[in-house]
Amino acid sequence: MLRRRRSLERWRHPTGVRENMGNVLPAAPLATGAGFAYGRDPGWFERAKGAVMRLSNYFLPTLKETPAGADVVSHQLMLRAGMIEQISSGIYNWLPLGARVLRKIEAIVREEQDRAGCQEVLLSLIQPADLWRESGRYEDYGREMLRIQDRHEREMLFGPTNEEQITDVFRHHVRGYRELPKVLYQIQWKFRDEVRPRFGVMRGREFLMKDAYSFDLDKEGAQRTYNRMFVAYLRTFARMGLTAIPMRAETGPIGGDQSHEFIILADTGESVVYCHRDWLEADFLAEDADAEDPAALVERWTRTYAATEDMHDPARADELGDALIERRGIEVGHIFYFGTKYSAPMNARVNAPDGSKVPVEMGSYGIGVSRLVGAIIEASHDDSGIVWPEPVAPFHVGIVNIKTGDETCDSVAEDLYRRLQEAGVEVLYDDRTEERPGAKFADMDLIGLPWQVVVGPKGVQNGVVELKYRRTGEREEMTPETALARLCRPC
RNA sequence: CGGGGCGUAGCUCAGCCUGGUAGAGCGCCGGCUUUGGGAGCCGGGGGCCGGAGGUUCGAAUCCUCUCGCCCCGACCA
Repeated sequence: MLRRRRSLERWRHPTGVRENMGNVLPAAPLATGAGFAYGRDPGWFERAKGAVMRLSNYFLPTLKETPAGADVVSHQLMLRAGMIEQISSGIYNWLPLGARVLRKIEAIVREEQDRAGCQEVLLSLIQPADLWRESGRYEDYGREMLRIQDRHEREMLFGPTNEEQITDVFRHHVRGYRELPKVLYQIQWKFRDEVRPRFGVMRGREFLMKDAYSFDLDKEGAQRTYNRMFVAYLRTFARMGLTAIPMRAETGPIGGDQSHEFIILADTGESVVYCHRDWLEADFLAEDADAEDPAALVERWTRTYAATEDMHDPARADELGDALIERRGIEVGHIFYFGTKYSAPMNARVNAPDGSKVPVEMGSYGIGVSRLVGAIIEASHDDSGIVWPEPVAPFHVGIVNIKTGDETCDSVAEDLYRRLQEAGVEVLYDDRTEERPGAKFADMDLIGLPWQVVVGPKGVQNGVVELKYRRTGEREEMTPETALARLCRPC
């Protein structure tokens, strides 16, 4: 009781967080905790929101020069755009712009998992070694696994994956087949002590991953679940503006019978893949994933040839003739059906309808969330910088005030900024006074927001601003009202 | 883990071969002038030259060890 009280006192220490926040946000009338602030000064939150998304205030440390040690373009651009900062080989801090993109991707993944009937959990980062001894993987996994000891010298590990843990959860709580099927997922940081981290966040040691685990009574049920997840993956990547091609894949150390990798074609990809030219035009979003039988969808989408190097079948590929393409690919998702590989040794069994106890049929389904940030940039950039697909862009629109301090420019830009925010459009306003137009344009192109509104002295004299579409570079002059209407319409 | 490369100012780098006590550009701070694609001039601050040991009158520079980072290969969401 006493001890707890003392630790609370620490949080209220008078020289604590408050002074630091004053640099960034309007002074909050902080009394005994942030929760009380709103009651005393209801306008605080709105003012804070209005202040933060201005570049004069926003924490965006962009770089003009390419930092040494970043070889792939996505890594270079992420560093230059102030999204991340490297801390150690394969370990990064995520700065505000990067964190926003990560959250956008996470949100899409979460929505599609929920839509597919999965339930979100959050498993502990640290796992006891004993759990892994049960499945036999503690010895097998090798030095990629970060092994640690607690103060009692108990062996622990920092989770590289969570099959054992989820199987443990399942066996604690599920007894009968009536509770099946179930798919549990989490979006959690993982650590794998890679021999050689590289490609920035695409192959880090610490990475954010969505991992789902399915539990079914029998093989037929497990196959249905696998198909449902397969379709959910097509939709998930399509929503991010990506064409992720499902390819037959090896099961690797996770083991099992069936597996597909979802691959994005990119010159900087880590592995060689082979597929039919038709995949380049594939449109997964067109599918009505909820209506159609998943088995039929999977059948249709796996009919066209696509294979990783390991699974490549030259004989079958030869039949494609000119339609065969060989490219490099980035793996952004991987799904496995592995049956009873973990449930049998770990004794995760359910009562079947006939009264017998059977080990549950399992599968696992990964999406590399942090890797996707890099992968999307690999797939979508130009010489000036990143070109974000709209669904994952950190902001929808950037306002460039070319002549801050000019009365008309300021009022037009401020008005646009306020009204876009009121309309719920995510907007970043470059209101910096110390930067010249060239630097502002360069920064805005670099961070790759889909739309730019350029407010300059020449334009506002004639009552117009310039709307620029980042992807094509097209610009068009129009009144602020027209620009507003364009930017607020649903995309 | 094998092979190769690099650690010098906040960032990008020169200086190292041929030892003589540290430089440039950009950024940062102050001032003036500027304002439609990373401005100009003037002034200023900033570096135990990754770390330890050794050779030498003297080491960023030569030698040994060590730590870190990057690239190629084998492995991985």
